[in-house]
Amino acid sequence: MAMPLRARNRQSAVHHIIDTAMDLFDEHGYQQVTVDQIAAAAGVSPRTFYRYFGSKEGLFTTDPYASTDLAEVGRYLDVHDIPGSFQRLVTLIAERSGPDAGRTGQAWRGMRYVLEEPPVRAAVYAALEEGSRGLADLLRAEGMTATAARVTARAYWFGVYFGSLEQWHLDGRVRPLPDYVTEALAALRASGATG
Amino acid sequence: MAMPLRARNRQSAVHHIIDTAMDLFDEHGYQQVTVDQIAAAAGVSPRTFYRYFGSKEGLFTTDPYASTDLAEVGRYLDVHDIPGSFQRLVTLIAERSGPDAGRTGQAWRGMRYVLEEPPVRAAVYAALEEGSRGLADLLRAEGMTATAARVTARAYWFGVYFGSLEQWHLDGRVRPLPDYVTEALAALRASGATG
DNA sequence: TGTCAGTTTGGCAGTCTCTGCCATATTGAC
DNA sequence: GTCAATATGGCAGAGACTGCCAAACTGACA
Repeated sequence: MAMPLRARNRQSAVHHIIDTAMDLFDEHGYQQVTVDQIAAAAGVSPRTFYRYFGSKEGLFTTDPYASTDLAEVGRYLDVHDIPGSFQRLVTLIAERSGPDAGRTGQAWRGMRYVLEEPPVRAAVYAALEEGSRGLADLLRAEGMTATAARVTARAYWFGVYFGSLEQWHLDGRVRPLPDYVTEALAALRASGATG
Repeated sequence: MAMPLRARNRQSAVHHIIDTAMDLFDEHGYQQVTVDQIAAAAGVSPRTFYRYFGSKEGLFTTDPYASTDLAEVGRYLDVHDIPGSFQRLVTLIAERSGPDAGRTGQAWRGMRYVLEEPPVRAAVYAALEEGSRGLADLLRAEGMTATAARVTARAYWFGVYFGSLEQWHLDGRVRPLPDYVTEALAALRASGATG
């Protein structure tokens, strides 16, 4: 409620367009639906659509509810316990996506297309890279070398974080999400133990 | 030389187009150069360009010399020593890119645009995901769970492998590439030791 | 050498994504 | 109620990409 009126209106418009687009995608398929159709169905001009989302794939990377912003990561990050940090972070996300999830739950509608449509996938990966780079900056600020920070950030952000979300989704979202992170962290630790 | 004539001609055409495109990119910038211009400069029709590369970004993901194919990974993979496997794999790549590198050395010309141009970056990430998925399949075939395989593959492929290449390139390619992998693996091991 | 099937290439028309520009409408403050 | 800031819409156009068909080319075989 601290958000000014303008921003709130914009946000509700964004959500409405996303929902409309997902409806169309579910019915006709991602590639078959044009931006013009989405805009028309949502009652805005195509020009406005592009102002909001930048691109068709922007539908999957723009929603602030669907992605975790970096400030939040910073709050949960302990450089000396990275696995624990990710466990806490994902647990938080899981709570938000619980049974009482409002719009947050809807955000997962798009995951199907992230998995199935290469252009969407590419866009989401580019967005993930943003997060990974931010995390790497945090790690470097704590004394890690450039190489260590880059590699660690990407391994945990792409591997542990996104990998867990993905597998959780593929399994139908029935098992608790934190379990996947636990398993992911164990696998990562086991893989490195031998070398 | 085992390659049939047709395939060899095609490959030399591909290399010629890539070289021509990189020249144009270096001179005018990636976004400023159109596919039509590349095709014209290389002496082929735009239609043929698209048949070869599929897209403008395909210039960076098509060259077989620039990417490591999965069969090769399979040969070097030991599930019980994943860090060692990657160390060996990257050492091989480094040897290929040595001072005597012919076309292979040229392949690195594109890395600049992979780092700087978001569309190129997205395309390369999508291609990396292919490799990661293939690696995950290999790991699952050796008894890993789906989650462990997915997470491990992505952490090493995106993090250790690509992260090392990237940092090596950013540092001017003066230090030996395998050193970066060693450092990356150590960082990964250290990060997980505490959890 | 000449023929012929299979493959590769080029040209064309058209769709879709995305952007710059300017006019119009809406908003929120005073 | 007026005004400046901001959001929206419409338009024109560039560039990426595809389907389609005709022309050129390749390599084998008679």
